[in-house]
Amino acid sequence: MAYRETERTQEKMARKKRDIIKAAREIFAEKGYQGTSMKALAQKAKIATGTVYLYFSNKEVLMSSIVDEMFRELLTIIKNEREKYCDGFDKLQASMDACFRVFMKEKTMARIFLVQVPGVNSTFQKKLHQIENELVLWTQKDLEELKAEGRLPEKDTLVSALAFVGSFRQVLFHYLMEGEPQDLETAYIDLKKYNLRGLGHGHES
Amino acid sequence: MAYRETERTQEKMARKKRDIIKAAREIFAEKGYQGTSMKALAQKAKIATGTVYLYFSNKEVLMSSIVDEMFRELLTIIKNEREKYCDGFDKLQASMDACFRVFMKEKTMARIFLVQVPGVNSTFQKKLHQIENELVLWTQKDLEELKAEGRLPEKDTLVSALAFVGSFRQVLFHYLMEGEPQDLETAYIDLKKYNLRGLGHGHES
Amino acid sequence: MAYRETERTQEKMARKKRDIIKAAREIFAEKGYQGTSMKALAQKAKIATGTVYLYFSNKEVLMSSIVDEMFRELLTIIKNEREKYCDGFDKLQASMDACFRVFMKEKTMARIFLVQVPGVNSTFQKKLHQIENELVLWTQKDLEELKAEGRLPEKDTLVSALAFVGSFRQVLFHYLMEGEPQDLETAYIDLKKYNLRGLGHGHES
Amino acid sequence: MAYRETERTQEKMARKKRDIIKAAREIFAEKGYQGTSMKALAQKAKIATGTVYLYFSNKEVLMSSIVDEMFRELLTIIKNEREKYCDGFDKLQASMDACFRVFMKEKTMARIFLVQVPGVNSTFQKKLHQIENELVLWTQKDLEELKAEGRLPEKDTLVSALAFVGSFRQVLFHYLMEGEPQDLETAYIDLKKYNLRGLGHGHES
DNA sequence: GATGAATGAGCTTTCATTCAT
DNA sequence: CATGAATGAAAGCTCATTCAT
Repeated sequence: MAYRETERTQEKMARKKRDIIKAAREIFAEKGYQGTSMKALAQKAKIATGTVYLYFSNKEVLMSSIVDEMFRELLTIIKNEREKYCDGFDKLQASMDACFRVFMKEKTMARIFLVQVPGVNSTFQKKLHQIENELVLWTQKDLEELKAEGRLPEKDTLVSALAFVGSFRQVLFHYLMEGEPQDLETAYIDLKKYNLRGLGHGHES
Repeated sequence: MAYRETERTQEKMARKKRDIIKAAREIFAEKGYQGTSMKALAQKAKIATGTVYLYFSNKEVLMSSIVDEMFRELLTIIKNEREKYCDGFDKLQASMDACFRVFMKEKTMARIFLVQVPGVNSTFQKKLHQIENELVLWTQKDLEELKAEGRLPEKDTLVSALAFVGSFRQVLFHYLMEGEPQDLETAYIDLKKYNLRGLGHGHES
Repeated sequence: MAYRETERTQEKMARKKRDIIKAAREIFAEKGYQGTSMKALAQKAKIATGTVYLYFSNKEVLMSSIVDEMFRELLTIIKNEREKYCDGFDKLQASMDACFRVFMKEKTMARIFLVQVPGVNSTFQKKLHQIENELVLWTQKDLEELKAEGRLPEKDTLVSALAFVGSFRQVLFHYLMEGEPQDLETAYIDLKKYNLRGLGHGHES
Repeated sequence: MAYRETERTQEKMARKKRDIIKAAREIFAEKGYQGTSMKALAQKAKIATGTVYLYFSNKEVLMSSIVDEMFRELLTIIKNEREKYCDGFDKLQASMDACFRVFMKEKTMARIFLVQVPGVNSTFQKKLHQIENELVLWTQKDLEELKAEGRLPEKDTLVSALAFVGSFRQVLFHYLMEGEPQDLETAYIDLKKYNLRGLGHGHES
């Protein structure tokens, strides 16, 4: 009985935590981290100010939770997608496809990642950079594999990986800010072509 | 006489403004916008707190001035470099070269552009975006020209331009955060090759 | 039947009240009144936060109950001891002996009385003072008796009584704070001698 | 010129600091440390809340300054008085006289020392205890001297010193709380007699 | 009765901005 | 013109108290 109670309680608590994170994501995406007061955040979540502190010990921890959660979400999806492929170029494309789809589906996440959090606080700065780095590293690993197979002309895989990720980042960011390019799907295909050519993939076949 | 006086006064005022902006650039690059109090800023500029307000009506205006100034600096240099060339690819390269050199020479500017300001405040957000956009637009214009000459296979020049700028941005940002790639000059050359290939330039010759 | 029920209920309630007071005494003695949150207090008593409020309408009332209880305990013990003696000096000594023993046995009480509560809140301030006053008054009454018997040279019994009580208070307080004098039993005997001499008792025999 | 300016400025600042301390002393004496909000304190000093923080980095530092200041005041006066005498008993009396007069003249100080600060915060608790200890130590030193001269029967000078100081403390405290004994001067004389007898001084002559 | 999550008033502290000197 | 002390709104956070379960 007591066990059930605890189980239900924990479930409830987890749900509340998610509710708060959801509200926080939205308002942070809209107003930014510094631009959001804990009072406003609580109002968005339709709870009292103090209640937030029952679930997150302070504002920074809340934000960190959000970033960590997004990190996990993103990497899990990408990992799952990658596992479906063996070929280096396919894995590379799968990663980008997954990443793209996640950001398109959850614009809130994209806004926080690309627009709101950078520059606010060195803690988050580093965290975000770490996430971006993770993507770069995966890309670089794929490129190294391809290079080992003699399928890439380029020597410095770091530069290529950064260029690869950076170009996607820029298109996404531009889209979030301007709503352009309108047909993101087509743009995305062009972008892939651009990068594959950049990597020297065109010469392969 | 009165005229001369005003002229001299304005000149003096402009000089003081520049002094403040210089100090502000440095301290903002180091501590960030939110992390810098007006008092600390004034101390850095070796003036009294209130004096800042004689030249800039508030903190935001000061920051805007900095961004605007950097904007002008950057675009002037790029423009000058571009004028030396006629060929589309040359102009494109000249732009990037100039841009790269400016950021390398003035890391303060780079830090403010890429690291400190984003995400802090929607006003600056927009301003920065506008600058990035300017670079993208010029790039796009160059690409359009090249396309008109039949030297580019790609249709959507916006995507290419974004990819182009984004890849540079990413390498620079990574360098600022991690100090990698250590040999930025070589990396830059590789990066240019990557993008030229991406644009389909390799097929031309 | 109903009567029995109520009786049992009241008994139960009284027991619970005592449990809470016991926990509160300990934690207040350790962390102080202001330093103890109702949540921490409830945890110490192994009940829910809200439950405390079923027995005490608020924090202040709880603290008052503690002080009152300590008051009753102390005075009851002293009264019992005093009844064993007839002679004024004997009664005086009996009072002090009892008081001393109670504080030594229940350091918690001593800490609350002498260290934690004073200065926190004027309500308790007054209550504590009232308790101290009670001791002073009894002492004074004894002294008055002795004076009436011509066994005391001093006229102002209030001053003597205050000096008497104050000297004990100081030794106890010092002991609680510093652990000195180490041999409290001997110190106590010296202290009694000091005060008896102070009262002019030495001249009697 | 600049020197003068700084001198005047420092003087002004010192004056303001004193003003704030004065207001703080009064309101702390009245409402206690915890019972006083920084806002209320600022209002009492007729300045804005933030202004307090120009002079004291936080509430605790302000309170510490007050306690330290009172400490210095008290000890300076006592020291000066003691220097006028050579004989142990005279020095002892001089100390007490001085202490008594200070507290009588500055009831605010007495209230903070004896009534408001104890129990509030272990930092102040310790500081106050240290002050009381200082008095006890001086007393003890005097007693040791007298003992060495064979003028004191008692062996444990710590107990005597504590009794001595404690009896004065109690009378003062009672007076502050109750306004009794009304004729404090006479009471004080009786108190001295009580303690001199307690020390065994009566037997000397 | 018992619970403990929820509340929100109130705290200390910061800092952009003002203005008397 | 320049100063920097003064301002006070607003922030993050705590915790005594309440109340739906």
